[in-house]
Amino acid sequence: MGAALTPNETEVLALLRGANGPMTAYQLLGRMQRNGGAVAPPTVYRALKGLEEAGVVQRIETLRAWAVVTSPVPGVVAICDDCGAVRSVEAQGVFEGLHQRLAAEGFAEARQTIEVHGRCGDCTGGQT
Amino acid sequence: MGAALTPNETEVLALLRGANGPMTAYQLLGRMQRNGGAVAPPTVYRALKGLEEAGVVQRIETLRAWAVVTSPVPGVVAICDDCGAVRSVEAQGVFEGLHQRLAAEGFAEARQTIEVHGRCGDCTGGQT
DNA sequence: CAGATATACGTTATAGTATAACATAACACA
DNA sequence: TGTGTTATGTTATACTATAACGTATATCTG
Repeated sequence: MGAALTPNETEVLALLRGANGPMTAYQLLGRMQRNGGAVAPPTVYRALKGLEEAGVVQRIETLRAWAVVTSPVPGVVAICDDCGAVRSVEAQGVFEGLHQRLAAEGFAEARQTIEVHGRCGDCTGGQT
Repeated sequence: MGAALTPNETEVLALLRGANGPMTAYQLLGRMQRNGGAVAPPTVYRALKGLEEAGVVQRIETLRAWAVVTSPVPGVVAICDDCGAVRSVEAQGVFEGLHQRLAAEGFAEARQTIEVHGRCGDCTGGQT
């Protein structure tokens, strides 16, 4: 099974789970400071690193922020530029197609990042 | 046609074209300072913004660096973690599949980012 | 021409993101 | 007891990006 989380990792994970979207490392830091006194950036970044390696959080590259992983398989991160909502959309076929395409080039992928900006269904109001 | 580039944009683009891979904004800044004396970060970032809007450069999110766009259509950015090579791989089918998948969710995408880390063909030596 | 607007650029300062390096504490266990 | 390992604390700094304001130049227009 996955290794147990450390206290700091547990705290960071709880904060991210309690948020309704990604948080930046310094937002997490601020929360931890209000909770627990003196906390410095490395504490947060170390926790995020551990959680990322455990596969339970991921960095949203285009937002420079961190979010909990909501899907057991890799997802496409869909970011609404209107309302800020961030969703992970399962898209096995897309990842599979990507793998095939890169394998054909001789590229052995280790980590795929797919992020999309646009407007979510709520914000387009059904408009195409 | 596309708007003409400003002198600063032209200089930044030339530097990126002359590089054999992505450069960070501050690497560009260093080069410009050695060329032209006093240059400050906003000069570089403004040029990068203009070039990005013109579609001739792009930010490689996972590297926090900037590269020239080498393909007329959006490409998958394949980054070798061994040798550092960065290639843009055309993958129309992948982008199309991504579009279909998101459209089905009611999401209207404006910008897609696909970056993959791993090992390029040269570094795997043909191994699967 | 005077004045208004727009564009590019310069300049200073600061905000925001991330890591290096070294010190300490607590625990496991030979 | 001593030794190694893991997690954490602490200080400082590096790296990335933007805000805000000032200046110069060109263009348009009354």
